[in-house]
Amino acid sequence: MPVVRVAIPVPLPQLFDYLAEDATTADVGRCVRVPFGHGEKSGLVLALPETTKVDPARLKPVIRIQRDMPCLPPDWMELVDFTARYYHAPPGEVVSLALPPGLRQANAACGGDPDPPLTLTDAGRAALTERRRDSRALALVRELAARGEHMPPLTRSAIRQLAAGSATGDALARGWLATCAADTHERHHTNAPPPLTTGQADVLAACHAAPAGFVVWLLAGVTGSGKTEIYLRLAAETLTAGGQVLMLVPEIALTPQLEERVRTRFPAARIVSLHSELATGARARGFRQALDGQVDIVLGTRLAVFTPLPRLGLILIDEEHDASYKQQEGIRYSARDLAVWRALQRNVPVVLGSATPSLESWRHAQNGHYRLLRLPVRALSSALPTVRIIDTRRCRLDEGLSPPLFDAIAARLKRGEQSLIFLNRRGYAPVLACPACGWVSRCPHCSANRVVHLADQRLRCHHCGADSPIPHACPVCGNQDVQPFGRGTQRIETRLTELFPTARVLRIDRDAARTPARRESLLARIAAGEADILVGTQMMAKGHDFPRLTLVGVLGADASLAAADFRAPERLFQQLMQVGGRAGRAELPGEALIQTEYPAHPLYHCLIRHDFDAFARMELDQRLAASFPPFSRQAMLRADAPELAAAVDFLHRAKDEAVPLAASRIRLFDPVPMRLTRLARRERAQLLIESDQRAALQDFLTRWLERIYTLSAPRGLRWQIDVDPLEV
DNA sequence: AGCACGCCGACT
DNA sequence: GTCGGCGTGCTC
Repeated sequence: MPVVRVAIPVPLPQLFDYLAEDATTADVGRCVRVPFGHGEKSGLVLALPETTKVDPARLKPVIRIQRDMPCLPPDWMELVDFTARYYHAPPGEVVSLALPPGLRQANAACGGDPDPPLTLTDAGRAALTERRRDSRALALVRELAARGEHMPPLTRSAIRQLAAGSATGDALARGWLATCAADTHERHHTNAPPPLTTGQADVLAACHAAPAGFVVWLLAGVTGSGKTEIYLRLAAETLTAGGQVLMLVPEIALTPQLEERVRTRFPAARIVSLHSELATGARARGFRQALDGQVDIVLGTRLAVFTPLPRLGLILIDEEHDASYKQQEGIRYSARDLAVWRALQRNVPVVLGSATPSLESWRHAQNGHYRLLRLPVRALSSALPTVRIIDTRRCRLDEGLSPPLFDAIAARLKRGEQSLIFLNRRGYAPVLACPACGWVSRCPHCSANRVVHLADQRLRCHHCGADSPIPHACPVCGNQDVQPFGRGTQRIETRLTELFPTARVLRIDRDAARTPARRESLLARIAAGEADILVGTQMMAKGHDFPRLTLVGVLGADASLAAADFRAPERLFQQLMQVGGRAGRAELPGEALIQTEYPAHPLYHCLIRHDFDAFARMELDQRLAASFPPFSRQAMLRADAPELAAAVDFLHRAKDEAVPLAASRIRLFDPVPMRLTRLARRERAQLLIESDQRAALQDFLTRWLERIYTLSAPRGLRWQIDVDPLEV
C-alpha cells in the first residue's frame, strides 16, 4: 500500500509516514487529516516515499486527503523545505507558518477572481434616465457613466475608491453593475506614469541592459529619490509580460498607502494585500487566488514571501534593511533573504531598495554578488536636509530641548512650517523613582522599569504590558515626593505646549495612534496642516511625506550608541537618515538638528555629509577587524525558563554536546543571560555560535541540533535556534 | 507542543 | 486510602 510522508505542525524535526490506500504522486502538496498521538492533526503531504524506516506495524492510515484544493506547487514545497533546513526549524512548523490557518484545517477556501472588473449594465444605464430618488448607488452609476464607454472596465477595488465607491455592493445587488470578462491585455492597462528623472531613467536603463533571469539589484536611493517609481515601472513591464509581482513592505501600516498608489497605477490589475492583521478568511482567500494564478500583484509584509505565485516574474523588497523582515519569535526567518532565494529558485530578478542598505546587502554589492543601482538625487528637485549636530554638553537643556532646537522650532512657527521632534521613548518618563530610599518602578515580571504614563495615570511595562496606577507615595518608605526621571514623548509634548502656547502640538506614538483608524486620522490632520509641532517615535520615521515639514529635531540619539550590540551604529545611522529624510521634501528646504553628547562620533560626520558610503566603509572595516557579520556567520541558541539557572544549565549542556562536533571553523561562545534577562516572568539566556563559512556553520548546526533534541529539558524550559540573528 | 503514564506527599 | 504534583517518554 502507498505511504505518504507528512509534515505535521509539532515542534519535532522529523516527518511522519502514513498509509494511504489511494494516494498517488498527484497528492504531494495536499493537506491531509491524520491520527496523531491520541488525537488528530492536519498536515501536508511532502512526498510519496518508496520505502519507510518505520516498522510497518506502526503505520496508521490517513483519515482523509483534502482533494478539493489544488496542490501546493513543487517550487512552494521547495521553499518550505529550504526554510526548514536553513533555519533548522521543524518542517511541520514551517508549513503552518507558510500556509494560512484556514487552509491547513483542510477546508478549502474558494478561489474565483478576487477583484473582478465591473461594468455598467443596461439596467444601470436605464436607472440613470428613470425618475427615481437619488441614492449613493445611483451617484456611483452616474460617476461610471461619465467615464465614457470606451475606457477599460475598472476592477471592483478601483470602483470602491471612487467618490461614491462605498455603494459598489449596493449597485451590484441592484443589477446596475455586473462582472465582465476582462481581456488579459486590459489587466495590464497602466495609467500614465509621471515623467522620469534622469536618475530614474538611468536606473531603468541599467535594469534593461541586464540579461533576463535571476539578478539581485540593490537600489540605493536617498529618501525622496523616487524608488517607488522604479518599482512601479519594473512591475508594469512584468505585468505586460504576463508575470506576477511580489512586493514586500516592512510594516502593515505602510501597506494601505502603497496599495493605493499601486492600484491607481494599475487600475485593472488584480492586487492582493497580505499581512498578519488580515482576518484568516481574507488571508486564505488571497493565498488561494494567488495559488490559482488569478492575482497579478501580491503586496504584503514578511509572511507574504510564502505566497505561491505560479507566474512569478519580479520580486520587490522595499526598505530592505528594515528589521521587521526578520521574524523575532518562533521560526526566525528573514523574508528578505528568503525572497532572494526564491528569486534564484525561480530565475527572476529581485530588487532590494533602501536609502540605507543593510551592511550585509551592501557588502554583497561591493563584491559583485548584487548589482548596485543608485538614485543620488531627490526626485522633487529639493535638496537633502542640512544636518546639524548639537553638542548637549555645552548648552543648558530645557526638558531635553537645547536652545538651538528651540530657536529652530520658533523660526518654523513664524514661517508657518512644521517641525518634528523625534524621540524613541513613549510615555511621560521612563521611570518613577523615590529620591529618599532609591525605590524605582521596576516591572515585577521583567528586568526593566515601568514607564510613567501621565495621561492615563499608570505605570506600564513596555515589554510585557503589566501596569498599575501611579502611586502617590513611595511604596517602600512612604515618601510623598516620588519623581518621574528622564523624558518620553508625553513629557516633551507637554513642555512644548508650555514653551509655544500658540502652537498646535500633536503627538504620534503607539499610544496616540493605537488603532489604524486613529493613526490615519492623525496623519490626515498633519497633512491638512492642523499641527505645527509633531512629537513622535520610530513610527514617524517611516514612509510619510509632509510637505510643510522642514525641521526634524532628534532627542536622545545617543541612547542606542551606548548599546553593546555591534549593529547599534548601523541601526542608528539608518534611523537618523530616515527621520532626517522627513524634512523638506517639497520646495521648502529641510533641516535636521541632532542633539548628542558625542558630537565627535564619526557616525555624525558621515550623517552631516549624507555619506552612506563612508559610513558603510567605516563600519565594514570594524566588522572585518572583529570578524562580525557580514564577514562571519552567526547562530544563536536561546533558552528561557522560570529560573535563570535552568536556562543557563541547559545551554551549558548544549555547549558540551557541541564541543566534540565543532570543527576549527566553528567558534563557540559561553552561555550568557540575555540583555533583557527577565521578560514576562521568564529568565532568558543565549549561546552564540560563529563561523567564517556559512556551509560549515550550517553543517555544524544540523548535527548539533540532532543532539540537542535528545537532551532532557526540565519542565517549563523552552529553547530555539536563531540563524543570522539580528540582535546579539 | 500535547498528552498519558507513573511514582511520591497532604487531604475529604 | 486517593487527588494531584510534575518528571519522563512518545507521537508514523
